[in-house]
Amino acid sequence: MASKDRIQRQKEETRNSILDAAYAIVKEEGWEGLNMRKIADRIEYTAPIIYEYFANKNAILIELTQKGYNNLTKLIRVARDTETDPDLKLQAMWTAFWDFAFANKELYQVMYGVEMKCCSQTIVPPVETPFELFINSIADLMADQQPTAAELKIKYYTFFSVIHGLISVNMIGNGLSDATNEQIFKDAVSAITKSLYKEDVNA
Amino acid sequence: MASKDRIQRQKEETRNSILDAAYAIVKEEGWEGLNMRKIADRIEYTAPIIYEYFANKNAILIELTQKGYNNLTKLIRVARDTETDPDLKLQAMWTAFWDFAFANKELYQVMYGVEMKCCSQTIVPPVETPFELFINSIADLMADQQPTAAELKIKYYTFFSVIHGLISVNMIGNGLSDATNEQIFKDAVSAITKSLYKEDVNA
DNA sequence: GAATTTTAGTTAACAGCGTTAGGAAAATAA
DNA sequence: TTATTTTCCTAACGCTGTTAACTAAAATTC
Repeated sequence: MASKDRIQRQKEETRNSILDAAYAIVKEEGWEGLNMRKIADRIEYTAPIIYEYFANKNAILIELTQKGYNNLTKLIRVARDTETDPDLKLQAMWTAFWDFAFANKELYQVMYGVEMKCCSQTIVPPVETPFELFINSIADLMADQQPTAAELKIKYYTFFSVIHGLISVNMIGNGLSDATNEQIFKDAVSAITKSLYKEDVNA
Repeated sequence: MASKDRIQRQKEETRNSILDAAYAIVKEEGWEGLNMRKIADRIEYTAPIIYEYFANKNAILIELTQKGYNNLTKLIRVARDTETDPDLKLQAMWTAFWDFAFANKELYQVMYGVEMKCCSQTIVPPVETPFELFINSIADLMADQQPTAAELKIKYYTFFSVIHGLISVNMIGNGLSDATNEQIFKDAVSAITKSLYKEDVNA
């Protein structure tokens, strides 16, 4: 029966509409406003049918973050390919990361927040491709120094921590203007990037 | 009746025991394991009486974080007073901050997490004394440059972001050894501190 | 085409949450 | 002793996530 295909497609559609509805609610009312009955309302079903598509509420969150990782990875990849100079490349990549965080605030919070310790299981990034992309670019930039894998990881981790810290504090609000925050971010990225291939004069 | 005093003291005691019980549960089971009935169980009462001491669950969280801020402030102040050199002073202060975060992981998460956006109202630090302490120390270190209040705020904010970022990522786990993470932290603090009073050679 | 099975979707319910209302028992006051 | 206040509990409400039981329609089989 070829109708199997159509049914399969329909199922896929419903699945997606659940995810869309969930994220729409989160965007409108924040994570605490999200519940199964509200999702059901939006897709014009009742709550129990959601469980035919997802094991539980948390599974929806996980899939949402997976999509988030995929989108983010794409954006970073694009940013990488718009520049040729390794330094500018890395800066563009982090800028893409930064932009994503604020364009998808709620998603970023679940993806990278310390937060999830308190209201749902820790969600482990399924595909660590942003990680790989950054690691590769950092390796390029440090080619002269022949860094080991461990050294690269440390560099990435430090880099990430700084950016993540800036984003976190920015989201909570620090009383500084948007322009100032942008400037701080750019300065930080530029400074760390340079530190990767220039010798440390303070060492 | 002088028994008024005793009763007052008893009330205070019960109040404290509620806070203690709450934090004990959080330490044992995490934030998601905390609920009113469990607190009541520990203090050997039933849930409704908690509402004679706190308006609601969130009020308990807020008071817990306030205590957290007070403790943290004390620790930072002590750290500051153990060093005389302004550079070392600032480094000791951030180290105290760092140590507090890991000694009181759960508390730190509510105090500074991006997190709380998703499971309870944002908790605004009531007393920003850590902020003031740091601002003052930074001002000392930058005395030569006569920084404006806005500049100081930017420095503090950048500083805090980096440390908070390192802590956050550390709590989630980054696959590096504790010793490595410690080293990264120390390097970062030392580097930023130096950047406050040494001219930027890369500028 | 009729009988049967499978599927899709519903309603009702459970257990656990924060929180509130109302009442029983105990302590205090008269 | 009686009246009043205080202390504390039980019961319940409305909200969660989730499951069970059922119905009606659709698909399949004979």
